[in-house]
Amino acid sequence: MTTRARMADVARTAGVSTATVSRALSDPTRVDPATRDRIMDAVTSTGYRANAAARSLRVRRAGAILVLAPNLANPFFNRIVVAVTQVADAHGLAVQLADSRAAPERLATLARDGRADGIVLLDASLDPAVVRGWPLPVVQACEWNAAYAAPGLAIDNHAAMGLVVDHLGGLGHRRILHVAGPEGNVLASARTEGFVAACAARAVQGSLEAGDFTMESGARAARAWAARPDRPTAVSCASDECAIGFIGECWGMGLAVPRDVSVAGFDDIEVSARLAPPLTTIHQPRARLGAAAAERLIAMIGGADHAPEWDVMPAHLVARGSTAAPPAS
Amino acid sequence: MTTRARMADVARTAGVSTATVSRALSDPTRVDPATRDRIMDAVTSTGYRANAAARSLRVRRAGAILVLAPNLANPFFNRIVVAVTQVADAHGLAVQLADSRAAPERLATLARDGRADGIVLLDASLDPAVVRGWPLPVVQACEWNAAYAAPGLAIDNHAAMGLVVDHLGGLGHRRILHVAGPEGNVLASARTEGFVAACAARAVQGSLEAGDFTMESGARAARAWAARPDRPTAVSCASDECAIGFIGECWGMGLAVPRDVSVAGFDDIEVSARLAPPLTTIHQPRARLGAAAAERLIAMIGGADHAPEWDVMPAHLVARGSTAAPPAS
DNA sequence: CTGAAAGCGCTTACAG
DNA sequence: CTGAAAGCGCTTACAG
Repeated sequence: MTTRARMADVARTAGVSTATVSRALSDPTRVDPATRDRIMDAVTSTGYRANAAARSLRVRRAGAILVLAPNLANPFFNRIVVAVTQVADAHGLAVQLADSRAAPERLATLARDGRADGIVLLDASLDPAVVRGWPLPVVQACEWNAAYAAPGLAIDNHAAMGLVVDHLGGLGHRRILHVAGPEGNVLASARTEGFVAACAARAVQGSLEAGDFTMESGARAARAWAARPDRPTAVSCASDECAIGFIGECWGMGLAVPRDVSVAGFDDIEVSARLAPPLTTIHQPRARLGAAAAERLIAMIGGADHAPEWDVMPAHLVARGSTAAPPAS
Repeated sequence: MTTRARMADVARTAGVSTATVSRALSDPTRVDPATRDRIMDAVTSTGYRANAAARSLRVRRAGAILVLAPNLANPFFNRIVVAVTQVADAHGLAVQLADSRAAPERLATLARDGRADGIVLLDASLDPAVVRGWPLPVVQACEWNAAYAAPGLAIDNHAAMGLVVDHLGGLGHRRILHVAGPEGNVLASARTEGFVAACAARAVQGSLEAGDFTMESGARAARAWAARPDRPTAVSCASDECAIGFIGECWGMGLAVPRDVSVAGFDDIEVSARLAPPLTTIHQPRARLGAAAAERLIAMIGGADHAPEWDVMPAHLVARGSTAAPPAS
């Protein structure tokens, strides 16, 4: 616990004013080379770093971005947060992390206490009036809520479900179950609607089971599915975690994937490619989405316009071992 | 992008000085009830939140803690970060997140720019001189480096390997492979040493394969294992991710777990209980470790002593379907 | 119970 | 190229 050097200490050591130290640090070309060298030596010998609070009070900028996500324990958000952190780091910005499901009071503080210059928002279920009231630029990623009036990026979730139904239908499945995401979630809705539309267009018999993206909900869905007299031969889960829960529960019931049932996920989280069998799923380029969202946000903080356009990237299905032709029956 | 209200705005609206507003906000009992009500009304109508930079410049406290972790993409760190966030939130502190493998220059800034009042450090492979030089309290979690002279918490990694070897030996395995963690990592060393010691004590034939906790290294180890003429009948992986990679690669080679080989992991990440088969592993109470580390750090920030004691919690094995008796051969 | 004033550690016009 | 001075928005002794 050494005590921290202030700019005044550096100035005294180098025999200059704090103004000159400040200039030497922010734009070295504006000070005499000899002076600059003395200052840099003083910085090194004192271990000086500018106090972020003083600096941001003065320049009215936090030098940080806030990542707001629901359920940070969800591995899906991992890579996104990592990507945001890397981009922020490259721009010399700090990253603050908070739970989007915090109390309204807390959210108001997060948006207004000046700790962050912008927000990467990974939750589309907040009150739009609240989000619009934030005095900071906001970029959404993965989940989109038009009422936020904020730009964002995501893959085409609706179209993705067409790929899933095509894939399963192509393998010969005529009865497909979709285990949905939580009600009120825009991603979940887009996927459910995409599924229903795709089934209708392809004359596949689709059915729905409630879920909420979690492994637990996948396990529950598996029990409900197994109890049906007319078991669908293939299952599309709204998330990889849900699919993992479904497959795990099948294993517990003595059923094997894809021998007894084909299962597809959504997200392509890290572990999916390594499962036994590997999981067929829709790839979400999470690192790319996170990095792009961070870049966009930083541009907005720098003055770029806030037009609430939405960048939709094409979806992409990764076929793996968890899906195969239906049992002969 | 509404413009933010300052304390002076609230004071003017309520017809008092900023000093009184400040008092009403920090300790409502110190101002007259009628005055207080006027102030609170003004706060509500203006949407005022104290500027964190100004406040922390004045009180010389950031009101935030920094979580420093290597490889944030690793699901192992997830729950820990969530727990830290929850505890911090309960104490009104913000959470800053950064990668412990950042450049030395960046680490120096993180520790000295005054953005954080303390650090939860999840990486034991940093230069001890660097860590000791930080002007902030530090608490370690999971990984411990005595040279940091900072307190911390973890489970007994050495003893845990005794439980693994006991479990596998009890099932009848006499040849066991340990896929180690990365060289130089204290956790990896403790586990490897624990494994070797346990094998010696129990007359089990132990062997080692290099790894680095990742799924990819587990897959590599599986190929090396499969190529051996004297395949061990059971495998202990230094992390769950490694075990998942091992099992996935076995599946690719047409081998089944636990029919052809028993596999145990280490960590008990969320997904492990849902795998098919579920993974036998050592449970790490990550949420508890993270919360306890945060509580400890906050106490230290508040003035509690920094004695570098290490809290070691007993390890606990969770037996699941990925381990069974060896093949009859 | 309340206010005037100082000061936390920076940056930035403004002079020179 | 450099310095003196003001001010960012708070909190906290110090008076009253």
